[in-house]
This record gives sequence, structure tokens and C-alpha cells, in this order.
Amino acid sequence: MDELGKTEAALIAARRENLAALRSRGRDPFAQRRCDVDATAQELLERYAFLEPGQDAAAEAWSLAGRVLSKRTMGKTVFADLADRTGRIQVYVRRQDVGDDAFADWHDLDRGDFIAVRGYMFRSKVGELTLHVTAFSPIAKALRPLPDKWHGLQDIEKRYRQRYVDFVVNPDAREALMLRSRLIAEMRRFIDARGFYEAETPTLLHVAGGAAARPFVTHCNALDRQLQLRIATELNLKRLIVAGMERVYEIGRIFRNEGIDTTHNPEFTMLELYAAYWDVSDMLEFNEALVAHLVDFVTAGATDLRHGDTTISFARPFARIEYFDALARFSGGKYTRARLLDARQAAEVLGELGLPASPTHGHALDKIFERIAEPHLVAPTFVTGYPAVISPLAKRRSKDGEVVDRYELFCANMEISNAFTELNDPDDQRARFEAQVADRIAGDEEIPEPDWDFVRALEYGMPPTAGIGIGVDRLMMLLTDQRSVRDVLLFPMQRQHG
RNA sequence: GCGCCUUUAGCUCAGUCGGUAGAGCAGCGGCCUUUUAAGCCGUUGGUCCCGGGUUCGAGUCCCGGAGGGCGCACCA
Repeated sequence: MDELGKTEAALIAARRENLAALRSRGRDPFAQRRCDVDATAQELLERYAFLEPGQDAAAEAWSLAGRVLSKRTMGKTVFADLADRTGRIQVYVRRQDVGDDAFADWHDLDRGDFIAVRGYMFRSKVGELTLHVTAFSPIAKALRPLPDKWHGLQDIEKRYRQRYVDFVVNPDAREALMLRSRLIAEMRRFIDARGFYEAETPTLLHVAGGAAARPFVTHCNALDRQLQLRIATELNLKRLIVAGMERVYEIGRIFRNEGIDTTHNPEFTMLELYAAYWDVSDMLEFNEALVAHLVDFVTAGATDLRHGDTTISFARPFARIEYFDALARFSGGKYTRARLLDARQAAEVLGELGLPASPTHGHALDKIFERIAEPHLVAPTFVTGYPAVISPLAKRRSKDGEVVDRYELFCANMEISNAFTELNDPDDQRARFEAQVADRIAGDEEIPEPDWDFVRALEYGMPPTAGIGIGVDRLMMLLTDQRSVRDVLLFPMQRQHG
């Protein structure tokens, strides 16, 4: 239990007195087990929208339950706002309707308490649809006071640390996360409808591979071995392609031991999806259809999405541009493919841009692209044809071995997805892992140890396959118009107090 | 990791030049049968983030620390 200030202690004591008063009259809120609910706030507001001020629908009684968000007592009547998962509805209680004893119970109800009510709908003189209460019972007590009813909870730190309070008083915050839930369900429906199997692969691994990132490390007592938390689901999902599942995906939690900021949380959600017999072009079509569908879903049929104070169009087709064309265009022709594909010249370019030296050629290319091209990629844009040196798991183009069949989708200056035709030649894969070992030794700590068993799996034969990874949290930021990844996460990572 | 900003009542915020810590809401008491951000009257409530220092005197100035926000760096 935390230490309480005197003011807060007094507020809690007052609520405990109210609890005791209710109990003394046989109205113990915590003795309640369940209650019948046959309507939600939203349903009633929609159903009775036709009522005129002063008019009622006394013939139809409804039961609902929720939390008291405010209480306005006026002598022998009380107005209160009741909130459930769908929204807020006003309720009205008269002493002459519920009787003296029950009316007295309202005195002991505090803002934040849960109640079950029964009554009928009417529209008040000032025009608000209201439930006229004929019976009610307290069903849970809030012992701690809720924040200011008008300003809500503004303290950003407290909002993330105490989401249970934030969501009660800041409905917008709760709704963004509830929308996220609906969007992920919709995403699953879209994928499932195309014949994919959802897989749940391990998060604890001996070697976390499939991406370039520092892993979290933990220890398994039973095995007395160090384990790592996964940084991608890629290698296991491709094992399932080898195994013959043909269409698999996972919407899973990924852990990367890296910085925390407005677009990075140490644990985040990634959709990875693999389809045998597709190539990167098939995947691009799928990707575009999926994103367009989700935009359609949130906007109820529109193609434009509000993003901060601008609008982004997701009308198909999205823009497409080749990786090296983008770099050339956004650098005014200065940074050509020939120059960037040469490791020494790429290092010089880093210097020209005032960026720190990179440990590897691939790292340098990433930094250059980030600086030169990303700031221009606001509208959804597929950047296609990535250099092989930064794509260790992708298949080379048949007519151009320095480039792989890969694209990334950018939007609002963020990378949203990454897809490629998967490398299925075990000998090529082994060679690329060996090259990565060299990069790792050269000082690129994000390069994982090679997963040699994955090469062994490929030796059993993997059909031609396309794969994609989508950063679900960033996609949710776009779809729910949030500036910070924390606002699309229920419980974002926070440093511990003390 | 570096820089800037920030932390005052349960909540939202003031606090001047260094001179006894304020308001609104919430709470408590009273009046009120269609109110609505907050009705009216009265009233309780403080580890000024923590620890040092300067000073007759620190919420205020200085140093150190903690949490948070933003930017940079890092990070697909």
C-alpha cells in the first residue's frame, strides 16, 4: 500500500463510511454476485433518439449497469451519469419513485461506484435522453476518488502507470485501444478468409534470429541454460512452410532490447505471414489490399485517413518506387546505385551527410536511406528492390544479383511493413549466414548468431515462398491517429519508481 | 547516453523580487422534485519529487539524485 496524504486519506475514509452506511442498511455493494443487464448506454440512446423533450417511454423497462461518473443532487431528486463500455448515459432518480430508504442510499453513492439500475427512457426538459430509475442497487464501491471530472487525468506519467484510472476518465484513450482490438480482429478475419493458419511459435529461444536486433536474455532453470526472447517469428514460420503448412501467420509479441521512444516499445506486436508459391509481387498486392481494407474499416468506407493536422490518402494503388531510384531522386541525383553499392564510397556518403561511421556496408545503407528518403515518404509508398547486402533472408533477382526481391511499405515517415521473396536455397542461405558472422565480428552487435538448424530445414526443401512482416503497433498509430506508440499500447513500458 | 523542459492538495493549475503556501473541482455540513463542466451558502485538506548547500529566512537561488515529456544519438 502506498502512503497517503492527509487529504487523500480523508477522501478514502469518507468513502469507507459510505460503504459502512450501505452495509448497515443491508445494501452491501460487494455482496453482489451478478446482475441482469439487457441494454447498453449506446443501445438506449439510439433506440430512443425519437423522444421529444418531456416525452417518455414508460411502458418499456430496461436494466443496465455501469460506473457512476458524476452525481448532481437536487433535494429530492438526483441526476447521475452512468458509464458502460459503450458510452455514457444520464440517469434520473426521484425520492417519490424509489422510496425514502432507497433514496437515502444515493447519498452514500460516490463518484466511481458501480450500480445496476432499472428504469425507462425519457427526454428531459433540456433535451437529454435519460433513464428514469425505478430500482437500483450498488454493486461495487470505489474507495479511492476519481480524478477531476472535467479535466480528467492529464499527468502523462500517471496515465500510463494507472491505465485503469486513465481509461475511466479519458474515454478517448480507452476507445483508441478498443478500436485496436477490433482492427486486429478484422485483420485476422481478412487473413483467415484467404486460407491462412495462425501459428503460435515459441517466444523463448536458444538463439533469437530472423532479424537484426539485440535480444533480451533470460535463464531457464530446468535446462540451466541462457535463453533469449524472440526478435522475430520469421525462422520458425518458415520451418512450418518447409513442413508443408503452406500458408501461415502469427500476430505475436516481439522483444527487442533497444531504445524506448515515441515509435519504439521494448515489446511490440508484429504480424508475420508466409505464403508458399507466392512471390514478392503477390505479397505486395496482398499487403495493399489488407491496409486498404483496414482503412476502409476505420473510416466506414472512405480512403482518406486523418494524421495529425494532415490527411493521407490510401486510395489504391499506393505509390511504388525502386530503392535506388528513391535515393537518387531525393538526393537530387547525387547518390547513385553504383556509388552506394560500393562499400568504400557508401562510407564516404555517410561522412558527407555528417553521420557517424557505420560498422558495415549494410548498416551504412540503412542510415543513408533513413536520412535521405524516409522524410519524404508520407503517402503510403512501396519501396522495391532492396540491396542484397541488407537482406540476408531474401532471394536475389534473377537478372540482377545485387538486388533482392523485396519491398518495404512506408507511410507517415514510418516503416510499416517489410516483405520479400524468401531465400530457399540452403547453400546460399549458409553463405549469407557466414557473411553475417563476419559483420558480427566487425562490431555490428545487432547481427544474431546464425541459426544453423534453419539451414538444415531448408535442406529438406522449402517451396518458393513470399513472406511479410507488419509492425502492428505502427499500423495502429496510423489507423487510430495517435502520435505515440504508447497510445496504442495498453500498458507501455515505464521505468520503475524508487 | 547527451541537451532542453517538467514535478506544488485526491484531480487541474497559480505562486511576482527570496519574506507565514493559493484557486477551481472533488470531499464534508446545510438548502434545493427535469439538472448538466461547475446550483447556492459554509468548511476541511500541503513530505511544494528526494538529499544537501547558500541565507536571518528557500516552493522560489546553487549542487547532486529520482520520475516523466520532448529533441538528438542509438534502434528497421
